[in-house]
Amino acid sequence: MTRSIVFPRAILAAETETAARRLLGALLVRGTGPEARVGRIVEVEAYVGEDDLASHARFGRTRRNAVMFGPPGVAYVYLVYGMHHCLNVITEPAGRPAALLVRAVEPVAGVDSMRAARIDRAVRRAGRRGEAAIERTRSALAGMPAEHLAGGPGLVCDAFSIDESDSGLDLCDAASPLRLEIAVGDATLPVEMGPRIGIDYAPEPWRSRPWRFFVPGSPSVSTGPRRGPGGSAP
DNA sequence: GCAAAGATTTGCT
DNA sequence: GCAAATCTTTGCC
Repeated sequence: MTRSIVFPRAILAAETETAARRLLGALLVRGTGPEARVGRIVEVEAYVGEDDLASHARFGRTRRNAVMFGPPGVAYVYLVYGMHHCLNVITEPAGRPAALLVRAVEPVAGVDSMRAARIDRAVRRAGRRGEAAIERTRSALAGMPAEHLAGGPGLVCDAFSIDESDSGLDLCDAASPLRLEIAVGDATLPVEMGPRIGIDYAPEPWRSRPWRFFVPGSPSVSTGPRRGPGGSAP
């Protein structure tokens, strides 16, 4: 039985780059009891301030990104490319728009539920291409290693059944259906940095800022569009 | 009001 | 290696 210790909001209230290092290794949790889905965060990306021309906050405060301007510890979920969801954790004090995009998670518990959730959404998408496509999708996910089930920002949301309705949830509230917890007994984690992925639209110097943080060696770490050679296994 | 693009993933050439 | 899928938000007329 794992003791649940809610993730301290104070850590997220700090500078986003500092918060990123502390968020790595933390647990993302959906639900309670034996049914709970739990994953260890191994990859995040920082989006900091209105100056950051890769961030949604670059347009100023809008209806979609309003939560980014709110207090730290809150979830910001949005839809990208019309089909995938992305989960962010708000950082820094209210008034300053900043967040950490959760790019990859290493499953710890509730793996069967995660797999079922992945299949549920994947099958829904494959449905339009016919029965054969559905069967291929189902079979591919049934045989997928657990560590790859949430190895990407859209996949994290699929595995944890996250969508826009979760946006605004307080992830630092022990009573929240979706929340963050401290991993007990986790020693200091090695952390590597690199440029953010999928933001080629942003001009320099934002495009090259090393604001992607990940745990080297984790089999769950993504490398962006299409798993590249030499990416997942450093 | 309409056109364009996106913090992605998957499948096919 | 490239393009499709798919729909909300943003930007410009």
